[in-house]
Amino acid sequence: MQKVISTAVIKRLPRYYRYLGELRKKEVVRISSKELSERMNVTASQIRQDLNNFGGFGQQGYGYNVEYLYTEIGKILGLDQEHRVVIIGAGNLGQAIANYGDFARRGFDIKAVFDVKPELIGKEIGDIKIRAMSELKEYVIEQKPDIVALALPKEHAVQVANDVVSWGVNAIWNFAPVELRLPKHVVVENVHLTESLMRLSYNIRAKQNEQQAGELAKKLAAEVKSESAVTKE
Amino acid sequence: MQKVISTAVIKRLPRYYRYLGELRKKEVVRISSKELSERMNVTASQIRQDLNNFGGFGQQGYGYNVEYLYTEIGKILGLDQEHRVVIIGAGNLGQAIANYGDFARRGFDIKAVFDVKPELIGKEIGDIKIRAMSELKEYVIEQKPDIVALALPKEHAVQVANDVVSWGVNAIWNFAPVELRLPKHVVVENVHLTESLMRLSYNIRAKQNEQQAGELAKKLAAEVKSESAVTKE
DNA sequence: TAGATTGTTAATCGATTAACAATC
DNA sequence: TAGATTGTTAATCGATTAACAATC
Repeated sequence: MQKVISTAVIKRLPRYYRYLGELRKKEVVRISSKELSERMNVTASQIRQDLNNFGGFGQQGYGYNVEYLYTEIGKILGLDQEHRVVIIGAGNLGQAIANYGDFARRGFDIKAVFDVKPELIGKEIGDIKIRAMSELKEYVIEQKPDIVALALPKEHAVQVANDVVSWGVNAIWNFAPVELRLPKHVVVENVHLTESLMRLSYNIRAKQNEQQAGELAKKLAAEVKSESAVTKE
Repeated sequence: MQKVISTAVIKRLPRYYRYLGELRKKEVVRISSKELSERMNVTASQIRQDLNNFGGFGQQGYGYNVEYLYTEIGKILGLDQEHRVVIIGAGNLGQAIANYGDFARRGFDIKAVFDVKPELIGKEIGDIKIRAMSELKEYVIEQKPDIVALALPKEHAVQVANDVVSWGVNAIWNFAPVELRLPKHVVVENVHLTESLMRLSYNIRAKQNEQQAGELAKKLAAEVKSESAVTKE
């Protein structure tokens, strides 16, 4: 029925959504693929191709209605449905996620936070009380959260992931630096901060090398020049 | 001089590094591209192609020495050089980054954390005292940090990014949901949590649709079957 | 109607996979 | 030496870009 959309396209959708959200806030009513492409630093062709995976949202000679396109992409991203989120791990990262207002605005409702540490249990994050891990099973089976965010040490992430999936959870937002091997009906999205930092590190070095190469080239050019000057003498 | 490596390859490097680190911990001495490909769920061909962008690390008939390959990829990723990191924003996210031990192990040293909020200034995170934003300029110019992590509201991220770059910073790890437009000598790595969550949301819906389609197909098949049964009567 | 801009097909480019000769 | 497995070239696949007819 619905064709499979490539991950390359899906990765770009939230970015389109963000830009359209900004335009909308500025009360821009319409935008052409060309204008948007210039702002976003992509090709207009790509924007049109991407959007046409989901249907024709534009109008020839006019472009795209910002409000409409924003809403439609929101629907494609599933932001029109509410997502009840449970966070496992109430360390800094878990708390950061729990407190991040942007999520709530987009329909991601943090419903509960769990931790093993006795000193954290009962503490409040915003208006959410931290619960004991021992209560997790009952909670998950009864409340059927849509998403479980794993913000706990990698030593425990695998086990907890397997557990919550066996209790009926179908979507995992994983912050632990491990690969989760889960049944294929389960959706996993990873946030691997260490990998991100390593890519940054790679690019720092690459840029350094690039600059050194540039300087070397300059130097060589200068030498060749002076040599040819010598030759001419 | 050195050829440009595609971002697709660079994205995979940290994952290779992680797997090799695990093998190393298990005291596995050698591994073939085939074995590694099975563990990692990629093709052996891709592994060999990826590694050969940087040189021949293996040996025909033998495979790769785990320890050696691990070290070499580490070097490629720039993990053999120390990175001094400054975090801007001492909210939950900033604190989570500051406390994340994995980074320190990989040579990313959190040297300082800054915030504007008076109630946070002077507070300690681990053994790092939170400093006032007013001291940032002097600190950056004197200490020349290698990386600045932006863990502050998007309203301020753009300004702070421009500032620190003008003070000599060349690498930004950006957690704010904005696009930073910086001079091309500056390396930027983004962690857009909202986008990650939206992709998860997209995939949740896609999977739902898939399952519905599956059920529909079954139903139709059943109908066709019963109809043909009727026809046969 | 003329001008603008989409939706979509075709061409190009790049990344992945397959194949195999080189070699340990 | 025979077997294994790399490094690398060639073939395939998929994603991006270009082009343009359709149409608002």
